[in-house]
Amino acid sequence: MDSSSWVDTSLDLNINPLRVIKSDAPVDAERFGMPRKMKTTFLDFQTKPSAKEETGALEEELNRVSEENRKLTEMLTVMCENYNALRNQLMDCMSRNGERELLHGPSKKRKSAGSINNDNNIAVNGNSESSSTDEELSKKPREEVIKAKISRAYVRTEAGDTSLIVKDGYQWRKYGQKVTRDNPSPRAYFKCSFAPSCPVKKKVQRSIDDQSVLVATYEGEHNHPHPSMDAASGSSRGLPPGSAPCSASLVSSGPAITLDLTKSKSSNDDAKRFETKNRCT
DNA sequence: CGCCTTTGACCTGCGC
DNA sequence: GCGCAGGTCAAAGGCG
Repeated sequence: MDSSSWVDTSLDLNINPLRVIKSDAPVDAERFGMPRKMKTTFLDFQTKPSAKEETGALEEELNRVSEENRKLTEMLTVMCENYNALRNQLMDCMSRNGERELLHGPSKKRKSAGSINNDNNIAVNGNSESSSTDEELSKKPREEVIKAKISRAYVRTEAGDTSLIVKDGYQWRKYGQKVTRDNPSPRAYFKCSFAPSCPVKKKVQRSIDDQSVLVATYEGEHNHPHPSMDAASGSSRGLPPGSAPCSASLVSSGPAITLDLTKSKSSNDDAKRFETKNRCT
């Protein structure tokens, strides 16, 4: 399945961090190959008498970037909605086709959470009914909430980064760490600490194939708004709107969506500033 | 002082 | 029933 045929990911944005300088410097083509020239250009930029014009240009640039950021957020929201709608349709079809199989299900016991993950996350986004029988639910009422939603996120980290921290905007509290048999790198266990009653748990472990990739497994659904949304409405605990893992791909039952936001320098700086203030994993 | 991480002990499910 | 492995608890210590 070619996911690119589903969603057009070409944003065609006018991203140019050096635009302000460019507007005042006609030597743009030379600048990248000639650092000295760039320096003089920068000095010229600093010593220009029309500071008001520069301030105005900067404000204009800031507004433009903010507008692009807003458009990106809207596009991402629409993409997520479309993706969820398609996935729900797929799950609907699968549940219809699998109903007979489920009724005459050959498995007496579930394999464990691991088998669910290996099935590429059958229980996703509220479609948990298909992953557990009534018999199991009656036997294990404790697990009903935890298994309501299981999803994975793959996050690429720096080569030397050994921490098991996945920045997803939520606030997590680590409550355990284990070395598992199938993977030499330890697995960290997190609980959502943004809301005391939030049942969501997260397991983070380095990929056995690629040590620079963190695999975050989310279990359950947040019963509170995203901290970034909350931050937008005045809270100081979450990340600012638009902040996200630098490079993350979300995988549930569908195609992987990779977000690479490392290009946006200015927004990243802002995010960094907030991250140092608000320790969000 | 409160929140977080660390880490060993304990609990629980599963296979044999 | 036993052993193993994964998951959770909770005390201790660190940090801002």
